[in-house]
Amino acid sequence: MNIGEIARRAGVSRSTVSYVLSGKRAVSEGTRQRIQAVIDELGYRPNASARALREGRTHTLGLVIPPASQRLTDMQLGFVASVVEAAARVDLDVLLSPSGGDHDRSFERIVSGRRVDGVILMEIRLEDDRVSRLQQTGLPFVTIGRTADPHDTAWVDVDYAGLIARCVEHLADLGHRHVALVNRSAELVAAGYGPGHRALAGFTAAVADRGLTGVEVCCGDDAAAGEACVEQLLAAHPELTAIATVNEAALPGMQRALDAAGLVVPRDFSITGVAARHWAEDFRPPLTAADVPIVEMGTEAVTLLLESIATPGAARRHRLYIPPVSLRSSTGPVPRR
Amino acid sequence: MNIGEIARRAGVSRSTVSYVLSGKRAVSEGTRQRIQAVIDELGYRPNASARALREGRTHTLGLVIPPASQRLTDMQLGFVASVVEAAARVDLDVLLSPSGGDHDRSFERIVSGRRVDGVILMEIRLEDDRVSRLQQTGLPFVTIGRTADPHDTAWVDVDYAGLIARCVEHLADLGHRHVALVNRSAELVAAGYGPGHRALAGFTAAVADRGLTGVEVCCGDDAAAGEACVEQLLAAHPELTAIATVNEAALPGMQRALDAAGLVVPRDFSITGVAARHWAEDFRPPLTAADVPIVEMGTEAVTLLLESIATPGAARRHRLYIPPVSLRSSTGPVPRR
DNA sequence: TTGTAAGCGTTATCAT
DNA sequence: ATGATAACGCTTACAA
Repeated sequence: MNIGEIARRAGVSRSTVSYVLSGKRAVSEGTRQRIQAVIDELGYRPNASARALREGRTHTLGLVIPPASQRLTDMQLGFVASVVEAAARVDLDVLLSPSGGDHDRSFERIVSGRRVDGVILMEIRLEDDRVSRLQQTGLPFVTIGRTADPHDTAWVDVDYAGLIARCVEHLADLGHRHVALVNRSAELVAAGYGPGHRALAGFTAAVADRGLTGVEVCCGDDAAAGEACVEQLLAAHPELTAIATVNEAALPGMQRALDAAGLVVPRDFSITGVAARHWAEDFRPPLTAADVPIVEMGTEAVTLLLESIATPGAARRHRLYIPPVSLRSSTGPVPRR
Repeated sequence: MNIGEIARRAGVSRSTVSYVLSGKRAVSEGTRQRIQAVIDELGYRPNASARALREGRTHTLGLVIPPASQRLTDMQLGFVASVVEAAARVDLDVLLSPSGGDHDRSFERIVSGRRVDGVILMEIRLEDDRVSRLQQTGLPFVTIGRTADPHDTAWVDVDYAGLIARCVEHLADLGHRHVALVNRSAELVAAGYGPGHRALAGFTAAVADRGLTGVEVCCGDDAAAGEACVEQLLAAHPELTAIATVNEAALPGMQRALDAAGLVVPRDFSITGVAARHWAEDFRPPLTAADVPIVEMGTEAVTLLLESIATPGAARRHRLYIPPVSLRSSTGPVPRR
């Protein structure tokens, strides 16, 4: 079933059918209806490959996700869902590529096979090969997260440094003097994963600024790691009265470790950080936290990508999200011991 | 950059370049190397649309996911990740389509625009419009989950009925007489979502078989719903001593409600069900449960789809997973009250 | 061993 | 208001 067949059945030329489809040229109402009837009857839709070849546009976006070998986090999956949704709203399809480095076959297929009109990159490192590769090819792209030097590049990101600093300040205001940062996994931080580094930087700066003592630990992205991590933390630093964290997936475990230690939140211990809203709300008591606006970020990434595609020459925009720290019930005045 | 340009620079014809790329015709070592050098130098890769148009194959699979309006569950996301991974392993790309009904634009683009070689469908209902639509178009497809009558259709599924029955039997063997089934959300069940119906059927049959009293409740797919649900269940049915569930996302909340009621698992109350392994292992104490083999299922779905694509005429295969109920620590003898 | 050319299904330019 | 046709980049049957 192709456009020629439709034309034949409607007794017109292929171009007329094409123009009925696109509306780019006036077609008399009579023939228009006749053609449309044939199209509807046969359920005809133009061949996407032929159209892409001819137009030089695939109407498809590439979304590069971390290889699933390590289970994707809720936040990453939230980005995927919101990007796909936002793309669907403007009739764009999304092609997934699970790629870590830049020698990945899947990644190369996407960037150099003209399979997509642009790419959204997740899980960005401070130095990221994929970003350089994309810059070199000239394919429009947007990153969720940003490199160390995101000069003239389109991105959306959360201000982890500023937000963690704000959390520490909040704790300091409540009288806490000994606080810990529970960071993301050691591997991620070692690989130069931005949020891990920026959270640490913000933590260190705020702790120094307020004259607190701070300890930072890395922690795997799951409940079991969170439990072990807080357990060790409490044992090694009994003076600790508060934690700030960017590791939402570890929260349930952290909660268990606090419970096990007989610590009641927020009476005996405060905890706060940066997390997706549902993680914060699922915490008991609900977590005082800056809520990462996952859906907005995914949506904005698509918007920025469409801009980059539409205006190849123009300067690239970006958006740094600084969501407010929502006061819930997990932080309180430092306990008197 | 196209194949003609490579041919020009290497001083050969386009077909020779094509044959070097595909290896479908012998090319003398000298010219082969010369051509390969040019290809490497320019980082050339064939245009995917042109190739798809010519070959009639896109080397792309479609993956239909539920619209993200309701947050995707961990299990759904696990399927996405494993399908993408399995496809990447055989150099296939995956196009995502967030579609509920069959009038979805994204779904129609995928199935009738020749954008993919085959489709994997998730979140199957007992009567599913998308399945009929796909059958009608003749596009190869595999479902994760199955319809009421999955005749000559390729699918992978978990035997929810059998597994829940087995859970109930396990509870009966431990002396429990009053058990509850915590099902998926009422909307899902009302929409004819297979696992919900089959879990209920298995539960009802096993309860009757063992002469127990059973109560079934629907529950939203999140912790808050699980908490509320168990709270109400305990209030309305104080005689209950055990729960079987297929709602993994509600588990953390169910745990909280049990804690709040002062019930110690498994001493005072038993709980078991069907869940992904990490949910079972994150439960305290670890949940006795049949672990849904998410990765295997996603991988097998891709395998079956490739078969369907390769042998259009052949009978369709399917695979029903019946994972063993892993004995962990959340079930015990019925308490004496 | 290599080259020539047709054709995949579209869209858009140029005619009429 | 509509039709004929070239071109998009590739693969492959056919020639040489």
